[in-house]
Amino acid sequence: MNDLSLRTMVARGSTRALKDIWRDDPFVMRLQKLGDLTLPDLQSLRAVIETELTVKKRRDLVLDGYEFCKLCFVKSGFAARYKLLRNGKRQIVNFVLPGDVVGLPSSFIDRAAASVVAVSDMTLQICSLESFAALCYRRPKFGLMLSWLAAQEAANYAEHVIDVGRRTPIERLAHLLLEIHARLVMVGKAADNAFNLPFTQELMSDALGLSVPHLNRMLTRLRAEGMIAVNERRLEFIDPKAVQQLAQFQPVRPARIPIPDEIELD
Amino acid sequence: MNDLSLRTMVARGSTRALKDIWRDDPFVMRLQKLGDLTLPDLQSLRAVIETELTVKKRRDLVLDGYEFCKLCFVKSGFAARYKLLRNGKRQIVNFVLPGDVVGLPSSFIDRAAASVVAVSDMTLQICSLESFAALCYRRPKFGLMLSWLAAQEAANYAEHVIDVGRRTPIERLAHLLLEIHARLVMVGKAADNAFNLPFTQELMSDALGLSVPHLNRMLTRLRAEGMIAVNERRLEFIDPKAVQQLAQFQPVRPARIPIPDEIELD
DNA sequence: CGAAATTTTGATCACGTTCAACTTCAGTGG
DNA sequence: CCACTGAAGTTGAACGTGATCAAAATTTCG
Repeated sequence: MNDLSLRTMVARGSTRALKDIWRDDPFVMRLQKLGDLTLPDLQSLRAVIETELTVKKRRDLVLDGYEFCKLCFVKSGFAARYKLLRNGKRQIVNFVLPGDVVGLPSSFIDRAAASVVAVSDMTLQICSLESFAALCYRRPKFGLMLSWLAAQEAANYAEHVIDVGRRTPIERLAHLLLEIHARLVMVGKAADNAFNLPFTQELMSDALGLSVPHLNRMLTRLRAEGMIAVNERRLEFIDPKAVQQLAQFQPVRPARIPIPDEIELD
Repeated sequence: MNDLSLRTMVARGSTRALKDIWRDDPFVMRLQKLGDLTLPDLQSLRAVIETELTVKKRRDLVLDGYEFCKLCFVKSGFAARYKLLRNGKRQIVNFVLPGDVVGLPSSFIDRAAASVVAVSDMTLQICSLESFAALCYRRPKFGLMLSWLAAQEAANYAEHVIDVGRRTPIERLAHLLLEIHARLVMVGKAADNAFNLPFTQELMSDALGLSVPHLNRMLTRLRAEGMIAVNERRLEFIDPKAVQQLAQFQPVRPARIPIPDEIELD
């Protein structure tokens, strides 16, 4: 559905259809879980988006050490936030999935502390931090939603610290697979017990602080133990309970934003 | 200075003095770096704070798995956010310093994914998430500031993932010391090249995913190489450049919140 | 001052890295 | 369509780092 037909429908007042358009958008889906968005809310949000961009696999979206001041809402595709170290090693700090925001946290600190690279072709909706901030002044709801998203992000990072810090290699892997699955389910991009794993073993090993051979062995072991199955990039949890038990996995579920009883000035 | 004298001064219109009171507050200091706070802003902020609490060392402030819906602004003292694993190991996810917010991110997800324990006596200013959200509706600036704080938090976590994932033990330690120092400097609680290290080696080893003996050896090595000196809980950087070089340290400096040219309704 | 917590040192060993070779797969141009 | 190329996945052997366990020394605190 293109821009023109969208405007036509709005003109016709077919608000039902407008909401439908947004319903598939993974970013809007995430926001909807935090609090209700009215039609005017959605229109305002739409207004701050400058362009929609498609980006090719392997392109860097953010560069470590440079200023970045955009918010890019991921409509489709995957990316990895990473840092290259002196010794040539790479640590992937987290994976960027549909519904995530490139520029969080890069755009909120004076210069990005990590790079972001597309690991598949992607489509992004771009908006300047400035105009999003302006939106937050007009509609405070968006400021709160941004806080909630950032807090969710922080919670995911926290789990990742636990992964690399104290979990055994096999636990880390199990945890990563479950986390990605849960996040994909949240934006309607995964089945109940399976999903298309968009990452190579090298990416996963750099995320989990393991060597590629060892990650491979752990993956083999999960298969051997009958917990998962992988064919043609599709990962299936054969024994989901066992995997969750192994990883001690608890999904990060955002709380809803409290609605004040009365909004009064002071 | 107590509540009564504060009110008296406000009544007298001695606004200068009121701002002075807040100037020492580490949380307000952090907010001030993100954007300007007017006197009415500060008064509104003050109004949402329910009580000031003092908490004894070793007390748990947040419990893994339970709902938590307060924001606690740390006025003084230190805490650690951690998770206990099945095997009895503990991973400290980050340290909570003056000016930080207990409840970020715990209060933003349905149930806390980590516990928080006081590692020294602390004094906290408590506010319910609900009333803070209400404040954000009245004064959108606070919603933005909350987002910026959460993003900063995320950026710190990201560095921590890199620490435990790919940095060598000695690099991790150097990085941790520099990070804590930088964060303390930001709230006026550290000298240029020294600070009171409030954490035991056990805490630091659990933060860095190392064993206590190994952390101890790395600490010894940093001393032996003439990079740092420690006496009576005070850590001094003898050769700050060398430590920064070793850790590849870049401090997380928050960007300022953009001020929209014109705030118009849509 | 006594008890507990914390720091320091040493010896052994397992886990996961490293390096290398090989296989399989996907994409591209002849 | 197949041959070619580079990327991704798989397997094995040897090595080294940091964990583990234990005990002593030191500091902190009730």
